[in-house]
Amino acid sequence: MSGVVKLTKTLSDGREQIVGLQFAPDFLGRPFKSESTITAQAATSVSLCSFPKRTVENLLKKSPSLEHRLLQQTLRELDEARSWMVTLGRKTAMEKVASFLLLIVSYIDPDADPLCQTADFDLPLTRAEIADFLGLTIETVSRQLTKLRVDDVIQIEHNRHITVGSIDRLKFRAGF
Amino acid sequence: MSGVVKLTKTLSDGREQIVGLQFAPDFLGRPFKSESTITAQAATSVSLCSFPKRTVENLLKKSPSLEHRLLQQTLRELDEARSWMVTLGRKTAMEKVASFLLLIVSYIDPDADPLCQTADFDLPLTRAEIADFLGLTIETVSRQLTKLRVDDVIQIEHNRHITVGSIDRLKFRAGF
DNA sequence: CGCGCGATTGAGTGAGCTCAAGCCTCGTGG
DNA sequence: CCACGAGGCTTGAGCTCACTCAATCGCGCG
Repeated sequence: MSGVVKLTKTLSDGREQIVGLQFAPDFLGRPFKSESTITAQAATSVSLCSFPKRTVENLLKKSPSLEHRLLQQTLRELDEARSWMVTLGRKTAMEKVASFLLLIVSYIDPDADPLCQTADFDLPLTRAEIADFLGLTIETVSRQLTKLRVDDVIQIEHNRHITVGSIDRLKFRAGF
Repeated sequence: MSGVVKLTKTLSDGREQIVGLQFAPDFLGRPFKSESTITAQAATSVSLCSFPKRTVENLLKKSPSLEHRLLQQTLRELDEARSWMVTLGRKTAMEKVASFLLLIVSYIDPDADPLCQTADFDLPLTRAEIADFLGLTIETVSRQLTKLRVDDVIQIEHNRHITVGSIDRLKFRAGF
């Protein structure tokens, strides 16, 4: 109902990768499967509404329209995951960080005027979490954010608050 | 109905990433959306059964059980995409290549005895395509395959045919 | 005040990239 | 039957971007 949840996967030696971010009001969970290798963790304070898995599955069986909505969300998550695979596999550190900021902007302001050139928001993740999201180290994330700041593409206050002066300049850094 | 299809996304400067492989008999396409930034290409000879988008969407509207099957496949694809994100973001070149071989084994022999320690198959992709799948260069893929061969984990014949002596040794290289 | 946590910054290293040369196989045409 | 060329692959040498390791900073809290 509110807050941000991160979905992670971990290798046996501790390397971690964030494989999804869920913003309210998404459905969270994996129906039709008894277990999953994915871990869900609150990234911010989260409030949610929880149902027994059995109940959800029965409800889905009885209501095709509910199942339809779940399908729509799952397709959207698949689109997002695949976009992110390009970022993970083919972009440089700078492009990854810029892409991440743009992603957050699009979540925070889902229906902002696409012509609006500025944005202002709090990062929902720590540097370490951003690194796990981008497949980078914390130091590299920090260096790239600093570079964006000294190049005057963004401003940073209190580590977490970001002000983007020109969305287009940020997009340029994200490598499209 | 048969063959392998690769789903790719491309950046404006030509960098390419394979974001999914589809083996028969999967459903291919993106319902409920007029366009997508994903390209589908045949990786092998492919035979398929095609319907107008409108027809499919009407069919889905009328048949909840068909929609349910589509939801199941979409959830499976999402699981696969997220597993792959860990590989792209957190694994070394050696681990990526070994993971790729294991992935192909699991597709080729969907229900092989999990205790069976050997496998024998043709790669459905060229080195260049494997590189685009793994977020590597063609040279790095080639070097890692050579290393697996020299270390006697696999044998390679005619570039495309792979024989795995010990699945467990390959799994060890894949980094779990 | 001291401590812990998160973040930044610097120096040095190395895994994977780039560029370049060469090999193998197969199909085509002389 | 062989010469040739093209495409796919391998191998080598050198370089670079991101990683590792380490020191330091700043802030909030007990």
